[in-house]
Amino acid sequence: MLDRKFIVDHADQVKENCALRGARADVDRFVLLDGKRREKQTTVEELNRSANDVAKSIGKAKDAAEREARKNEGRELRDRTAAAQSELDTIAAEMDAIQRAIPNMSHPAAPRGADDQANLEVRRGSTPLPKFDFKPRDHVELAEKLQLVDFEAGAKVAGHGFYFLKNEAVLLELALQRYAIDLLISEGFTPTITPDLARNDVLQGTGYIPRGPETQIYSIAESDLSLVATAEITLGGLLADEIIEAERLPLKLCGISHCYRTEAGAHGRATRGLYRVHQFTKVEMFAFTLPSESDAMLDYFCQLECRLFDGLGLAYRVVDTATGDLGGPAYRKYDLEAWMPGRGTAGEFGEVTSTSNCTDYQARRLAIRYRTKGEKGTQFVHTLNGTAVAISRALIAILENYQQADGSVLVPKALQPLVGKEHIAR
RNA sequence: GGAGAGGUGGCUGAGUGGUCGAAAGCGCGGGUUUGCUAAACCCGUGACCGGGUAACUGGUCCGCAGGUUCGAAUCCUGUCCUCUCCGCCA
Repeated sequence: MLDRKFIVDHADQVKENCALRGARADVDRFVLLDGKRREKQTTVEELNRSANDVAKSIGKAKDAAEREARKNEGRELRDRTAAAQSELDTIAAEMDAIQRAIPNMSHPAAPRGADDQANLEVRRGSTPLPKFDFKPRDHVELAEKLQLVDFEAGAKVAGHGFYFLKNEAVLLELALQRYAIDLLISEGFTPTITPDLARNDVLQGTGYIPRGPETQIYSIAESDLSLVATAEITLGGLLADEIIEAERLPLKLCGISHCYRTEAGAHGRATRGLYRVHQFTKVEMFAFTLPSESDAMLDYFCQLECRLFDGLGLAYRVVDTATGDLGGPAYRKYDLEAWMPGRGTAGEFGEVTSTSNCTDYQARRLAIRYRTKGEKGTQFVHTLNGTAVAISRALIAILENYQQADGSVLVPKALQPLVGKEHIAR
């Protein structure tokens, strides 16, 4: 979330930004309430001061009668303080609700626009778009023919949107994980396998909303746990409530987790096959940085994603995400969209990775700060996240781009040693 | 799941109703000594919210939420977490 003082001092900018992002948040009401809050807080503080004075005076009272009189005074002050405090709490609760609904500010260079139509292509990968001398199949057809994915079994066991990976698809999943992790380790990331569940306050801290009609999150009944939608949640929560020495920054971590998404409200939107599923595996990058370093870290994350997909020999484009499509926490976001020859009528780009600079928006909620030697006080770190590989979507791109006329599929060179074969045929 | 113990500042850890925002040590900042470094010694050093140009000053915070009390780190209740032992188990 944004800093309270920042919102009040820059109300016009914040309102403009909300409009730019299509967020509904009553900023004017927030500013009004903040005035009331300060007034009420002063009242509470003065009452507390009097109560403290009375309490201290009791030890010095010269006789029982005076002691009793002062106690009565103390009792009365306690009641008045409690009443004032409860009014203050009400105001604070309403402010908190508004504050949560206000999205992060937007990078001045981020394209302006209401939705993904306004996303701006900024780069292409090194692999050219593939040419086929036959009509390319889509990944569903390929996967079923090659017995790589069993959608029917997934639906029987867990419902629509679930699937079994089988045979070489399993090897491809493991290979993709290893491929990504190897690069990230060589780049100095600390590899982790994170919990697949997290507490709801960690979800909220990272900007995910665990409950509600439109929620993307599965929650566990009779607990305050949810299934994570990405390891971004657990990696962000890793350092919640901690103060980090500035010289240890930046911290680069990567995490493998399963990702669970309800996809509520997504019916009919490109739901075929592996594109939009309730569960998949992902290797996620995460960084905690100094504020001055986060822009550069975002570019670095984007470069790593490009290296991974260039290395797989997949064509893609990079888009700079428009303000209306940034979501809540991101200040700036780049998506990699891989070419998917079987998508749409003649192939389309489909999102395969996404990397965001969340500046201090998550860190403030999660209370992740840093301290600089020789300086007083602490400041919030910046957090960044980026997909290294989302397995299900990478599989789509591999199957569709590496397909052969006979319906078999070649294994990308970089994965051959990890998969143990060059060609998937049945 | 059962039984115990515990959660205190950046860290370790003392503190069982007022004199406690909290001993001590470490760390950190400054200084003295010093060929450099190290060591030793001295002084200082929590966070957050608010008022003030500033010196300074009010309030809150001892896992979290309630309760008792004029007054709670300290007593009571609930809750979360950690550790030890037992049970169960991949």
